[in-house]
Amino acid sequence: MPEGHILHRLAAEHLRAFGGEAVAVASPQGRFAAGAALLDGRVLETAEADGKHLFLGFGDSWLHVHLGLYGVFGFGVAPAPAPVGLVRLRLENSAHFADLRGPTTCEVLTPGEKDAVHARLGPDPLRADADPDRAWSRISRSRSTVAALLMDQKVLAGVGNVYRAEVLFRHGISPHRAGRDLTRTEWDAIWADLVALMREGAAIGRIDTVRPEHTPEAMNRPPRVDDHGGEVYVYRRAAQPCLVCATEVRTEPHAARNLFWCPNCQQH
DNA sequence: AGCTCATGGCGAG
DNA sequence: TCGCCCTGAGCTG
Repeated sequence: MPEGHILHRLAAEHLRAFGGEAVAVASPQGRFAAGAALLDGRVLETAEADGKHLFLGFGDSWLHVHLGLYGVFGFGVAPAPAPVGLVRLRLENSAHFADLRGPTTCEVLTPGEKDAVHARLGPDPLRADADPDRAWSRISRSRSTVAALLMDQKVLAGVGNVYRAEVLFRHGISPHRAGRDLTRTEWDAIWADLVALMREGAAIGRIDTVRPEHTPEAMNRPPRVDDHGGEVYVYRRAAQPCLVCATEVRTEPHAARNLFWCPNCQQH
């Protein structure tokens, strides 16, 4: 269930659980056996995220994890139980363990290889070193839709389908608008909003985008219940009434992902 | 038990 | 643009 905010949380969580000491690294499933052997017993010194990529630093070796659509980390208190199911990676020390299942990527990188991953990513709203002008220079020259651009990790790192849908709704922008038709003022507002929304998401571990005046309490409506997040305006709310204008939320496949928007609040 | 779908991304064509 | 990879949850029957 990973957009960028989750990866930044995971970096902090790994540092809390394993930082500064030797970690037992294993691959109960076997698919990461060679990589695990390289890292086993070494000290976890740093952990960081860039977009949806997680990097754990063991000296000059970096463990690089990308969860993809299905990957998940599970943390627990030692002693770790016998692995259940397909555990690609297990980290363990005297106090904690973490199991990784189903990642798209789990590999050991050199510092140069790690730099190459950073180099192909756009700015991440959750990183202090992010330069939003890099994203703007691509968006403002592109004929692609703003919806496609926001999901393109080379343009912007860490934004996924939920933040994309929600930030466009909050700014009243049609997902079908071309990037080059966005104004600088609109982009600045979108970036600032992503920084704020994703920081909050990283802090609380879920995606809440609904403003106070539209919360269930404020509108006397039942809270949204599902498995992936908090209160949102349009994401996965197809055919339900818009929380602001009551128009039916629309959905449509767009570049292999489902797009959600309010045709009234996001006309242009 | 089997099907469908999912907050992602890659490579082939 | 499509097929494919990875796994689990929530339907249907």
